[in-house]
Amino acid sequence: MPETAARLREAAYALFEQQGYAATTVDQIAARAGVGRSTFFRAFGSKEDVIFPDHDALVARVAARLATLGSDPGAAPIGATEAARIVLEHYLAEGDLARARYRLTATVPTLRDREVSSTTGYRRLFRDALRTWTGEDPGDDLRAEVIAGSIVTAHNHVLRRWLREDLDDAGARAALDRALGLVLASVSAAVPSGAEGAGPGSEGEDGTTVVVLRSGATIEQVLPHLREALATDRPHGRPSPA
Amino acid sequence: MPETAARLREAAYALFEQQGYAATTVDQIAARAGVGRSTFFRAFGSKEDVIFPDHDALVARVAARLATLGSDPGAAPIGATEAARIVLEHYLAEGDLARARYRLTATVPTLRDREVSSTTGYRRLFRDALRTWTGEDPGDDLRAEVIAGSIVTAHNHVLRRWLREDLDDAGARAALDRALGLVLASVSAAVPSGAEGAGPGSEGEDGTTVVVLRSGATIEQVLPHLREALATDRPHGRPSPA
DNA sequence: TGCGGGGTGGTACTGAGTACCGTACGCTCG
DNA sequence: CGAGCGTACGGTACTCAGTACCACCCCGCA
Repeated sequence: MPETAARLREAAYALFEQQGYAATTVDQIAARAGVGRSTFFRAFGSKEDVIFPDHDALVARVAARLATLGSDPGAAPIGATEAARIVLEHYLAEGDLARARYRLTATVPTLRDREVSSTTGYRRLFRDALRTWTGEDPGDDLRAEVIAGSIVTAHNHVLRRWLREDLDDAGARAALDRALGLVLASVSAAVPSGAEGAGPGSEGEDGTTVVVLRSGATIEQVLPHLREALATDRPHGRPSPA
Repeated sequence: MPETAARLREAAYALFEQQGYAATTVDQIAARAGVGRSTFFRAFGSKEDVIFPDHDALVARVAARLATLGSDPGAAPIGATEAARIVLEHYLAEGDLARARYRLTATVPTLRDREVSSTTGYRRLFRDALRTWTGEDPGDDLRAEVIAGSIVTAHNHVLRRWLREDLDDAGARAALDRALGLVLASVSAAVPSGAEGAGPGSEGEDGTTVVVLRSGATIEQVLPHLREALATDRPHGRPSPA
């Protein structure tokens, strides 16, 4: 029962923080939880799984969310944002447990690798969703991959700041909005549009793309910022490649 | 000697392709190579390492290449491209061996995870290099992370196509140039730009973010599209390129 | 001839993960 | 009530990766 699993998890975390991950054996965890070794491997398939439990379920929820959005291209930014928020909210709900896990993964290379490779699932999910939204050729979907990767990167960036307690819950939510807004706007807008024909060599045309996120403001509110942005010949960043 | 390591590697690949990775024991590999089990673990630290041998050396070479470029922001795209090419050329030089490895990693989840997590090193490298180029705040370097991730994604995308023999050597080199050109042009230009102050979540739920990409146009050119975008109630996934 | 060091094989051990079996508890159906 | 039945549990025994340690052999060198 989940009762046993919870006891095992608590025992595991306690021992990990106390003796370190590698120095803790499954026998010790089981003993501390007052169950047999078999029970541990029944509840969690492996020693690592006691740290990353409901990961698959979370992936499934994200997949479900992305699936409900259908193939309306206009829904892409919203859908991606909401899907990413599902993941963030999951961690926020975990609270201290998530932060304890972070302390472990930050320390133990094995666990860090496991966590890193787990992000592949999300990348794939977003990539596939983006493909249906953009109707891109599955054989050469660099664009979908880049956007998907950027979404995951943006989410993880915000999540990591929350895990480090640089951000509180509200701050993390706001930061995710902001990060995804920036990332989606830039990356999704730029790659497909004008630049397609222009390889790295022929950078002659100086197109400008304007992307509006989460509209609700009037032109009057936006215009000053826009004017300022366009006025500076060279934006804060480094727009001129090569 | 590298002689022994080579024999071990050949034996390992042969057995893996024949019986599968999991079903092959280190004893079998050592026996087929005509050496003892100890020798195997001396040559390769683990069963996985026989498949991913000189990975660390490659990372070091990329790091060295990025380091030679100093902190000139204008060098960023060139440096990143050359660094990525180092990795691609390494695989091209491996030839069939790289493709044999790909067949394995594509099949065995454990190996796939290992390979995925190995890309973290490159991400970190490019991110740090980008930071010195852009002089960004190390505490909140979303932009550098996104660009670094996109570079790695672009490279891996091309590499995978080569591994699948969708591309020959020359085609892979050209595709890498093209992919990195697109990715760097779009992603590096966009994220930092103007209108930051109008970000969402900066209190109201209904914020609007305007992001200007690849500036060069005048307000007059942009305004009609902007007006149209703001007029529609629903946020725009589709950008309005000018 | 004596001596030191690197590559080697062998042995023994720990610990994760798997397979299997016997058993106790709780349930429903007769 | 008791007979079945499925499920969760504990225990045993095994495989195999990885580590530690030791004895050896070969090679150059004094």
